[in-house]
Amino acid sequence: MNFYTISQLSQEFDISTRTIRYYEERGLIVPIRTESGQRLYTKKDRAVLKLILRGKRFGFSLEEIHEMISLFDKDRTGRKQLEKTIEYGEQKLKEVKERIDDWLQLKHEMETILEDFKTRLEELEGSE
Amino acid sequence: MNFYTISQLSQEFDISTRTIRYYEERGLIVPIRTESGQRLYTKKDRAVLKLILRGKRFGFSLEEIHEMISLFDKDRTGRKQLEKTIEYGEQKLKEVKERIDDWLQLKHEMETILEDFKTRLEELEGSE
DNA sequence: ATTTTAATTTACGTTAACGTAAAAGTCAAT
DNA sequence: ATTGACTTTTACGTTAACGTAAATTAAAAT
Repeated sequence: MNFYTISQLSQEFDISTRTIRYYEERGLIVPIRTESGQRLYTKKDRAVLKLILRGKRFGFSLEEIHEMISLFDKDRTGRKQLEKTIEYGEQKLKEVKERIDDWLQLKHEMETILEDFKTRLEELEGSE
Repeated sequence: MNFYTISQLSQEFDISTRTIRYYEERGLIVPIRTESGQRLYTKKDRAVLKLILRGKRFGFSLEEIHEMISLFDKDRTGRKQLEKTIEYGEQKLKEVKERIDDWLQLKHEMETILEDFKTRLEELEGSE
């Protein structure tokens, strides 16, 4: 297995090292350490980082992201655990669907307004 | 024409009066004042407030919302103004479409994962 | 007329998500 | 071995979007 240093990840994802350490502060990533204390990140850590950044783009808070990650990261071997995860996932999925509907409606309204404006512009240009 | 007081709006939209005054501080709403200095909000102010809250739900910052509102609020009587507004609107529409695609992909991934989990759960229950 | 409720301004406090800087140790290259 | 780049911890600073509280004034209700 090979590792990434903090600056390698920081460059790859175009974020500061402070940001990466901050995610660790909040318990989202936990890299291993060399004897001297330097952080080393595994492929999995890198994947988690990717997830965090993606979650951020969707507007989720670090706390929400943490919740999701830790839930999907726990061992879901037990039936109870699996059921809980599915329940949580379905709740989140519902929220996502609602979000999509909201966005679709917004899109529709914007299109309507734009059409209206374009019509007006044409009228203006026709009367010149 | 009839007006709303700040607490009427605050109750209707379930936000604090501080919040409404803050939006004014940032230049988003500008109510008229009585002689004694009390704020009075028109129907239009109320509509703007609605827009702000909606924008917030979509994750826009107050600054972005301000930008949009003031653009659509300007007199678009001139052809140049109208063209500018349309251009801006089309840019925003493009961004919204991208956002929707992102959300749709997220939804798809969540559904896939959930299906996977459900399959596992069935297997678990079948082997009892 | 007086109590109660609502409004105003001013100003300091709070939280999330980092930025920035200092001091000190460590690794890589010459 | 020394320079320079990198890393660490500690800690204070910053911005947005309000919350909270105090002091004062005005409006509404009794």
